[in-house]
Parts: sequence; structure tokens; C-alpha cells
Amino acid sequence: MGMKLIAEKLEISISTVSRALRDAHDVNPVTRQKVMSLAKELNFKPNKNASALASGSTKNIGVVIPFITNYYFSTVISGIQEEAISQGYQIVLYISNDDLAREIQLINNLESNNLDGLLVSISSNTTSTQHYEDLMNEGCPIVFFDRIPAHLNASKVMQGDFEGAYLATNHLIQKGYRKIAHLAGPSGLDLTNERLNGYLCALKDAGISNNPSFIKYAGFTRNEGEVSCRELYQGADQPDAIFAVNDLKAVGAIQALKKMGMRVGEQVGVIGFTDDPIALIIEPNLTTIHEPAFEIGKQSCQLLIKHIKNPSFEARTISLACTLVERDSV
Amino acid sequence: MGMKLIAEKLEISISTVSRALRDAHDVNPVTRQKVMSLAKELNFKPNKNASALASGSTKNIGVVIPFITNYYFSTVISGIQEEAISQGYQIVLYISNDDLAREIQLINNLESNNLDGLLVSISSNTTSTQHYEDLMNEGCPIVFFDRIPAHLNASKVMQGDFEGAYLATNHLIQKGYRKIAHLAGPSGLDLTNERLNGYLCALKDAGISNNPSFIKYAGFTRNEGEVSCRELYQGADQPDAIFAVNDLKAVGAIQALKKMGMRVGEQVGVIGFTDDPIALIIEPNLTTIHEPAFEIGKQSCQLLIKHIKNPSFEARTISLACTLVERDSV
DNA sequence: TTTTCCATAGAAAGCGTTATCTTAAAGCCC
DNA sequence: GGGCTTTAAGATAACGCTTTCTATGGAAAA
Repeated sequence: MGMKLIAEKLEISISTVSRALRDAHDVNPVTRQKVMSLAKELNFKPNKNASALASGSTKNIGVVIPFITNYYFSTVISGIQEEAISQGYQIVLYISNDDLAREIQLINNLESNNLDGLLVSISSNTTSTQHYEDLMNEGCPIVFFDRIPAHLNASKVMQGDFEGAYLATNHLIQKGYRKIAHLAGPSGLDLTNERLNGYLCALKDAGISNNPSFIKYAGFTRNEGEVSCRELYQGADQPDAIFAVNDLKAVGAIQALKKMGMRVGEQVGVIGFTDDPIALIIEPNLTTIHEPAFEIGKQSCQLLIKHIKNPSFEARTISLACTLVERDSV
Repeated sequence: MGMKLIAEKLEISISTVSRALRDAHDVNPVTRQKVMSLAKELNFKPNKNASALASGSTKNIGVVIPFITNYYFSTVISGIQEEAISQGYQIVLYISNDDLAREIQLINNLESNNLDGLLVSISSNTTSTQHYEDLMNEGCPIVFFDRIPAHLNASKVMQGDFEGAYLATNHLIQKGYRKIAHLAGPSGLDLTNERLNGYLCALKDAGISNNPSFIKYAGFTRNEGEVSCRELYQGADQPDAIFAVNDLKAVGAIQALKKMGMRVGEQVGVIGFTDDPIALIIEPNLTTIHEPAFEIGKQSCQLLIKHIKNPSFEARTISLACTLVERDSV
């Protein structure tokens, strides 16, 4: 087993086998070919641990996400996975349950020597990013995606949150709605602010004054969407349209609206963000902003691998365009 | 860095440090305490690759699943993750895209020396399990969950598919439905047969003769549910209730039914399987069979770890109970 | 021909642990 | 108190690779 066997069979040294196997320069093409074909014949697999130990590179990428039972994140993971596999990396999964304490615990316990790099989407209550900074200082490259910490100098990949929110709000305006509320995300998140700003900007550009009571911050669940929506209709001044920070909340809002006897899509317009398959299940089908989740996963992973291969590769931010998907809720 | 540093600081040998760190027997409690506290102080993390190389155990568990963008599987993963972390294991993810070719490719390429064991749910078109048998013969323990290969002698964990299907069908019967159709899964899968048999058995026990044209095999998607449902209503003999192999197909069926102008929940009853959150989004809310997905993940992982720690641990099969969740579609 | 250089390959020293084999000191028995 | 076991710890050889340094033969240059 191992390169030793190949070396003996071919009567060459282990060093040569090692070099031949990862197309090094100073090895004769003929020798190389012999090694390659024998390796294939013997179904040789290099011992990852040995090579990781000797070379320092593990070909493992860690992925930290708040949840996995969620269309957006699981799609991102699929994208990461595809890119990783194609470049010979494996992905190791860490789920923070959207909880900072658990996130810190995970990060501190992860054996950074087991990972070449990290892909992370922070949890909603993440206020400090010290644990990530420590890791980066130790030389572990990190690429943040979707839920990014605004003030960290690291590569980031996300959808155009501002533009998407602008698109959504503007669509509502085009359709004649004027009293537009926003079901925002948790207040600490960068993504929440971006989408909020997109909303505010669209309103302003259309000359519509914004009503602070029309903005409700809360988590990302369907239930929170339902609750916030009910709050919106408590007062005298009631909105005629809702832009939700994600589809789950939009769905919650639609359900609340329907229970209140409103005709969604006519009397009141609702637009979401993500393009989760549930948009096709709720009635009326949800108009939403499509996020390129798979592509975000792919590109984050590509970027991370660049950082891994070249430690002096400079941090960059990638923003992918979102698109409007018109359905029946507006 | 490393145990060497601790050894030097404490003026003891590396061997002693190594032993002290994983509570070995022949080390003085006092020495051990010193080592432990210094290790903590220095925030020492053992190099995983080195220990994996030396000991042969990597503390990595591979998980092979068809999809991740799916409530059931992502919940199972959360369960696996929780158990794995608590026992000091990491999980490495492999997504087969429900494609046998890709699954084989993944399995053959995975460096089994990098994994202590494997947790797998096979893809629908898996006909041969040779690749898994090879792996098991190489001494890699495998636990199958949910989608299991019937004829392999390995540990298996799943929900009570037969009982769940019986429960579902029987519920329909109790509610007065008599012409009950079944939207089955892909025909090769063990799970498909189990659920089909549960359905058949409930019918038989109630003295209802089964109508072969009321059984439609197809994949697990919402769209396939919709298509199969339409086929069901093509002929003269039309069912008055539908039991679907999963919630996605049940939702597709409900949508088809509604488009055909039927009143779901009265005129025709629909019951699903899984208890996916979409059951609360479709109207009427879907009555379904709840699967203990998180628990399946947890127990699969527990079982695998037992196999890892004790190679002669004998294979066993665990079946977890499903429960009926009554909502409005029946 | 002699010298220099390049292409190719071997030898051997790690990488940071674990594990086996010893050794040293201390405790125990009759 | 001499042999025996027990307890604690050191020395050292793996583990299977990567990598650096060195060696060799032949081609190119002089």
C-alpha cells in the first residue's frame, strides 16, 4: 500500500513517485506515465493525512452556516460542494444554529490545522468578529458570504442586496402601491441594512416619504413574518404593500393578510426576497427577488481557493445581481 | 507549537504529554494535571493530521446524501452534526445529486483513509451496491439511513415506513374515503416498497380491494406529484383520496386537484409523508405523517460511532416511529 | 577533450503525533 | 533484605508522505 509499493514495483525511488504523481517538473514524461498508469491500476489513493502532515495543506474547506434546513443555505452549499470537488477539495460542515456562542465555540475548537480555509456566513446575533480575526491572523484564509461582517478586511461574496431591494420596492411602486411597509431582518446584520437602504432609496427616488412605523425588524422565520405583519395592521395608518426581507417572512405576511380577510395581489401587494420554492406553493404565488444562491456558493469557494493557493491574494468583494420574478402576489 | 513545547516547558517527555492529553492510564495524576492546564493555557490543539497518521483514526465521518436542498435531508444532517460534534467528530459532506454515476464516482474517489466511517442515503437509481460493499470490505464501517439498500448486511436506521404508510392510509379510511390512490416513489427504492406495502396492507385490512391503476410510481418532486395526480383523474374511475409518498408530491397533487376544481379536504382527501414545513403553507394545510428526521440523523451517527469504536459491533437495524399529524387536507 | 549545465532521480530529513518497548524507582512479600 | 511486581516516564520507531539537498550521466559549450 502506498507510494512505496509503486516505487518498488517500478524500481524507482519514492521521491520520484511522489513527484510524478503531482505533475512536478523534474521527472521524465516516460517515468511519469509509468507511475500514473501503475497508480491507476493499483487504484492508489494518497494518504491525505500523511500528505497534509508533510505539506501543511489538507485540501479541506470548512463551511460555517447558521442553518442548513433552509433553501438558500442548502443551495449555497450545493454550489460550494460542486466547486470544491472539482478542485479536489472536501468540505467540512459546521452549523452554528444562528447562535453566536455556538459559533465562537465551533471556531475556537476547530483545529485550524485541519482546514486550508473557511467559508462563513455569520449568525444574526454576531456582534464581535474577534474569533474570526484571530483565525485570519493565524493565517487561515476566510471568505464571508451572504451574512458578512461589514468591518472586516476579508473577501466577501453576496447578492446585490441593495439593488435587489430597490428592484423589489420599485416594482411595488410601478404597480401603483404607495404605502409600502418593510419587514426587515434582525437589526445587526449588514444584509438587513442593505435591503433596508435599497427600500428607502427606492421610496425616496419615487418621492414617497417613508413612514418609520412601516418598518418592522425581526428574525427570518415565517412566524415572525406573520407577527410583524399583524403589528403593521394594528394602527390606523395601514400599508397597501409589503416588501419582506425574505420569502419566509413574505409567506407569513400573506398568511396573516389572508386571515385578516385581505385580497393579496390586489388590495395589498407582497414581494419577497430569495425565490424559495415555497413561493410557488403559497397562494397567490409569491412575486420575489431571485438570489443566485448556487452561484454565490461556487464563487465564494473559487475565491477562497485563490486565497489558499496564494496567501498574498488581495481581498475582494463580489456582488452578484438579483433579478425580479413576477408572480401573483403583486 | 505542538506537544514538544509542552514537554520542554514541563521538562518531561513528549510521550508523557501525549499520554496525559488523552487520559491514558499510566501517567501520574499530578503530571497529568500539569500537562492539561499548560495545554489549556497555551491553547494547544493537537495536529489532527499527525494523530490521524500515527493512529489511523481521523475523527471524520463522511455523509453521502442525494440532496441537501430538502427539508428531510437537511434536518437529518443537523441531527448527525449535533451528535458528531458532541463526540468529537467532524462531518464531511458528499452530495450525490441523486445520481448513481456521481455517487459511485464520489465513493471511489473518497480517500477512505480520511474517514473513520460513512453515513449514507443512496440515490433513487442505485441498483448496484458494489461500491459500498468494496468499501466495507476494506474495513470502512457504513450505516445506511432512510434510503437503504435492502440486501446489504449493514446497520440501517429509518423511520417506520410501513407503519407510517399504514397509519396514513388507515386515517383516510377512518375518515370515510374508499377509493384511495397512492402516489408512490421511484420503483427501485426500498422505502417506496415499504410505504406501498403499508398502504396495501391497510386497504386489505379494511376489506377494500386495491385498484392497480390507482398506484403511480414517479420521483419525489412536486411536479411529479402534479403530473401523476392528473393521470389519476384521466380515466373514468377516479379516486376520492390520495396518499402521497412524500409531502412535496402531496402538495403537487393538491395543486393539480385545485386546478381541476376539486375541493381538497372534503371532496377529496390528501395525505403526505415527512411533515415538511411546506405542509403549513399549502392550502388546505396538509395532513401528513411526521418523520423523526433529526432523531434519525442522531441515531445513525451514534450507531456509526459504535461501529467505529468497536469493529466487531454487530450490524443492527433501527426503526423509529412516525406519527400522524392531522391538518385540513383530509 | 575538458568544463559547464541541465534533466532526471535518489537519499534522507522532516511533519507532529501514537505506540511499543525499556528503564528506573518505589513498594511489597515472606 | 533479596527477588518480585507495580507505577511512572523516557527512548525510539513508525505513520506515509513532501521536500531539500545531493548525485549522476549526457548534452552543450568552450
